[in-house]
Amino acid sequence: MDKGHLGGGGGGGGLLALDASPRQLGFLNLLSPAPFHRSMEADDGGGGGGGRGRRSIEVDFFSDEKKNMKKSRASAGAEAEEHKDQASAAGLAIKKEDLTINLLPGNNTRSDRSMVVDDDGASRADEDRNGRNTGELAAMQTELSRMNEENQRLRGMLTQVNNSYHALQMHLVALMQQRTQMPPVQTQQPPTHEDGKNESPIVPRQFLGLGPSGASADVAEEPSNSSTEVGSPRRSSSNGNEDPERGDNPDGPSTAGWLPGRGMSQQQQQQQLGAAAKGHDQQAQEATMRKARVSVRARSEAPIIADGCQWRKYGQKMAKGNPCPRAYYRCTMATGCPVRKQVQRCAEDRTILITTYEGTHNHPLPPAAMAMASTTSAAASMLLSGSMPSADGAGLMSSNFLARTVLPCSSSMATISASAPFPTVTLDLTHAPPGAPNAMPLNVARPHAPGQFHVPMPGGGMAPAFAMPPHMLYNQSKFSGLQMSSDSVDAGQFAQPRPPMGLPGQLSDTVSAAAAAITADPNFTVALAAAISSIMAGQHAAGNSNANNSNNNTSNNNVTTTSNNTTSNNTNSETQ
DNA sequence: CGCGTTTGACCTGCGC
DNA sequence: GCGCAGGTCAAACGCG
Repeated sequence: MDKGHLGGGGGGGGLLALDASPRQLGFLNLLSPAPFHRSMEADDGGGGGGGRGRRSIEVDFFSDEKKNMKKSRASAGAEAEEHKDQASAAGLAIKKEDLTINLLPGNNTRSDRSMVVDDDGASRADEDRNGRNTGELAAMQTELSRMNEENQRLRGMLTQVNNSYHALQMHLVALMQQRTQMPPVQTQQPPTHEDGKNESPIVPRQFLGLGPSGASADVAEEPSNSSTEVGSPRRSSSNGNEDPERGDNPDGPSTAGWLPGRGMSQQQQQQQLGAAAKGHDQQAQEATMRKARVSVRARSEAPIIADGCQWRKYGQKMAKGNPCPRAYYRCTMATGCPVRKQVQRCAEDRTILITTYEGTHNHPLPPAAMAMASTTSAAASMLLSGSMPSADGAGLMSSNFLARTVLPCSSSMATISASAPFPTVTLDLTHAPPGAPNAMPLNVARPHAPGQFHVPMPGGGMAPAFAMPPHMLYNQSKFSGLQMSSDSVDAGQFAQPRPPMGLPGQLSDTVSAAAAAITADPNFTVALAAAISSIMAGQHAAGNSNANNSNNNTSNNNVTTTSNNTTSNNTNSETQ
């Protein structure tokens, strides 16, 4: 299961390998998983990988028929020919209408059965054969009619699903257009590319492609690097860099994508010249979109959170106002992976480790890394899908919902900060699970601070949204804009208590919560994205989240000695 | 010897 | 234009 999601279908699909699908609307890529899309193509007669497999079965089906006809040809005579013609015609009809029919087990079994019957009857008299063939013919005709009927039914289902998909897409487009017309900080205007390929809002795609996808990563990597690759700001204003070398070159995407200053800056200066003509508005939009981040706050004794990925430290810097240095890590699981993360301890509480993720993994992720990757990708996609700038609480709810569903064992608080220079989603995992003795209510204070939001939650109640704690404000002090947070635990949004990590009921809880959220959220597309992400993550990260949250939970027991924690934690990195 | 970390220097963006 | 801060590079260093 995990392998399938990770490796992905067809050598790349995978959990979040949805970027390869329609460019029309990146956010919808999440809504249209690759298998679904692929099946639709196959049903439409497309020659995808899935369609080929089906076709081979179909060939076997008809070859058996022909074999069958050959064996009974001696005595069957005209009836056999008629049978063959009808079978062929019916087969063609099936082939034209829906190849899926030929995949039904009954087809092969029936054809095999008919063949076996003929083998048994090879020594019988011709009359027997004729009669048998006649009976077979009638049976096959009825079977074919039944198959046609079923085919029609399946086609109807497919049409319905397709219509639903398009309706959803149109709805989402309308929502996106509404958001683009709104004044908020971020819009979903697709970045204009030099070659005119500007039909897709790339930002969501970038994070939707965060998943462990191989082939899709190649597809997703190009746009993500071209315009919305999160990275240093100087890099981002460039876009439309469709250099071929970026494609498969391991260092191409990442190096070019992450190369700051020097060589890359020249490239981008040239590209900026072209981009400058696009107007300042677009640049401003890109500036806000290009650098979406997902910050995870967690209590951890370890220098970094064990998120399953392999990181290499490439820098360390003393951040202003924080005695703890900020470490810069780069994903080394694959050459060219553009994902980076910053690790810094909270100045207020050094037991809290703030890990900020940037970028999209362009390689399959191990199961242990799926939870965090799904979390960050979903959060980022949600952030960039338009929920972030809205103050209607939808984004807040969704993020909170996301945080609860993706990492349900860690009662979390999702904070969205939308203002410049880049949007950031903060998933606060510092909350201990209910009942944890050493739960640090860092974010519980001021339950009725001004500016709080009451968000309708799936549980039916109203979840009070708490104001940003001071330390959180500090860590996002640069984000002066919309900052929302909500405590999901104390509000008791969900009727049933949050199960411990990795419980089997987690998925069902997630699904039910997702359904509730979708129905409750006016911006249901966001909730749908969160639901899908949560389900995906929950299926193969049920045990992974244990590892991811082990740090958090274990660290909850060691909250008291901050100084000791600091010394132990910084032995590795805090040398300045 | 290879890999990862450290760390000083460099580049860029931004505010004044 | 200047200074500051963030981010990154790359040589030096350490470790297995």
